[in-house]
Amino acid sequence: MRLSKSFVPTLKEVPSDAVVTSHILMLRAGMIRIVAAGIYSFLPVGYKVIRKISEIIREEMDAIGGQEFHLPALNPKEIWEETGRVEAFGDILFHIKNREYVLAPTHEEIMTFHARNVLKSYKEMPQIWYQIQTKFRNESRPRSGVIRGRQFLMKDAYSFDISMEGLDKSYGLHDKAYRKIFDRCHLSYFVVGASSGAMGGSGSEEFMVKSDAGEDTVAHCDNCGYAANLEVATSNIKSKERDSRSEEIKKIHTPNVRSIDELCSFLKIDETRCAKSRVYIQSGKSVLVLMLGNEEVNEAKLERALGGAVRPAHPEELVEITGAEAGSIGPVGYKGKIIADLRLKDANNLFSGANETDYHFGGIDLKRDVKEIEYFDLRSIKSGEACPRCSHNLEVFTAIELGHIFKLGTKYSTSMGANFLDENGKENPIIMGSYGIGVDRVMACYIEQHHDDNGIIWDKVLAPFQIHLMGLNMKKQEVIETCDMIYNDLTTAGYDVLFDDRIDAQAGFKFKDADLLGMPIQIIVGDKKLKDEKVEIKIRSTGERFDIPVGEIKEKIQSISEGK
RNA sequence: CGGGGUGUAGCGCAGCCCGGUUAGCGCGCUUCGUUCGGGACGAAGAGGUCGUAGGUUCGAAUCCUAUCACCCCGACCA
Repeated sequence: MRLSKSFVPTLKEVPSDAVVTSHILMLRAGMIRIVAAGIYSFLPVGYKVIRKISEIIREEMDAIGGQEFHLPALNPKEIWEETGRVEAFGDILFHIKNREYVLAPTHEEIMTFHARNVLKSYKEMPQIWYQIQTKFRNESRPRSGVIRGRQFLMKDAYSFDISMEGLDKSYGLHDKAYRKIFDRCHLSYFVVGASSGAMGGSGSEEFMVKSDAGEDTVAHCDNCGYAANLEVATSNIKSKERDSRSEEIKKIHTPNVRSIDELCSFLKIDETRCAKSRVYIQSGKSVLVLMLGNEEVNEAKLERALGGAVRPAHPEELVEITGAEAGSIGPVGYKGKIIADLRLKDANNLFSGANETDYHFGGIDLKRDVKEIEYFDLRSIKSGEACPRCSHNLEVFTAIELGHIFKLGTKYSTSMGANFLDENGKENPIIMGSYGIGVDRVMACYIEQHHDDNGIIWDKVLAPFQIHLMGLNMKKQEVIETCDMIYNDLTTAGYDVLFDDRIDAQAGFKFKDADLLGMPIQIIVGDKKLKDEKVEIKIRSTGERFDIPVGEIKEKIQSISEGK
């Protein structure tokens, strides 16, 4: 492709709205442009990458027996009402104004719709159906460029089996295929066990990439590969040990002490001798949550422990419930449900609020002084704590979800009546799995992981072009002729070549654009080196450069390409 | 949805607080010339209803009100 005739609007300056590296580089390299919040156009060079990723996905999906569909994004609302997901999705679902249609945010319903009309016999299964298609979700806050958009490209796959064993097999095939896909895309990722959330079903795994632009927080162990969303992650941190002797409980005047830190410095004690109290409201009832020291409540864990949604109590409610203001609340004398983090199990000699503003108790013995108390894991683990499996240090960081695989079970087949007849002529619901990959996220994550100060560093697998050919002075006849020859030779040999044939762009300009665009191999043709019948080759990833005779370009390119 | 911020030329920004000729700067763009291996130089140009709508005022990019859009933090999130 000749750059002079192409639409590759590179930017020298960083667009003010972009914050995340991949977003900045995709804009600067002329691969995407924003149309509205969370809505992007892919420009020719960017779209080439999308196509390459899609092709890898297709190959690996086909390899596990997947069959590619192309389903409509425009869906009749009534199909979505069969599964109750119009309500479940709520505001996330886009509704069409002048028809009873919705824009599909995922395609379980449509795939199940087809399955129930066709898959009538156990003989017809298993099946794996997939598609690569645009999804629509009315995200309340799109961000990070293409990473969280209102419209995005997703590979979604669905498996149909007659037994749980069959589902396990289909699920396993996807797990393997996903690893191959992400490996081939040269992404470093890890796999996290996750709760299946609103998708329903029994098991699921998320494929995550470590990134500051991520929206999930995960704990990961380098040593054994343990990885878990912070909402479920545990560590083998020690509980507070019970002192052999319990002190007498005593009330202490603590004027203006509002936090654990203040309490510790006021009483000159370590925070591990304190129990922090937080009051939550669950469907109108208050629950006192006790944490060791200054640890924060992990609300996801709390909700699981209590089996329902919670919210923190408002300051006015605190006074009403406990008789004291925030900072002086504690378990002793508290009326209502009390739960505590496991680290506090049966602890004694604790300091905590006295439920009287400006007073705390010391010498609290949870076994002796608090009658009914239940213990749960309620804390968020922190970097540096020991892995629950192998005791090495865990690392906690944010990550981007690239893919997610679910064992759905019969949630959709049951609600939509997708049944088959088994060997005994008995009707059963089809057992389903659902598997997704964010295609544009793969691209963004690749860039997050492969760039330097000058721009993107494409590996040949995803590179929009294998070779970036530059003619440094396109007014000189010998440069033009050599470039044309190289361009034709390499193109004929099957290489995808981007040819910077711009006449008026100066050398520095072309170098900067080439590094920004980041093709794996650059061929630089300048009249100086051409006097010795030589051109320069630069490897983008290493910065390594060398001169070679014009006649040996094809062989050299071939050996470089094969070496990578 | 809560908090914060920003809308001035294709891009990046100044001007606004304290209202007053013809709204500026850098990059980019057009033409000519010189340059030509790491985002050149000179000259001459084109490009703006200052997000939109009201209001205050003799006079509004600037003050007031409303509204829209975009970004960040949070909440939410198959």
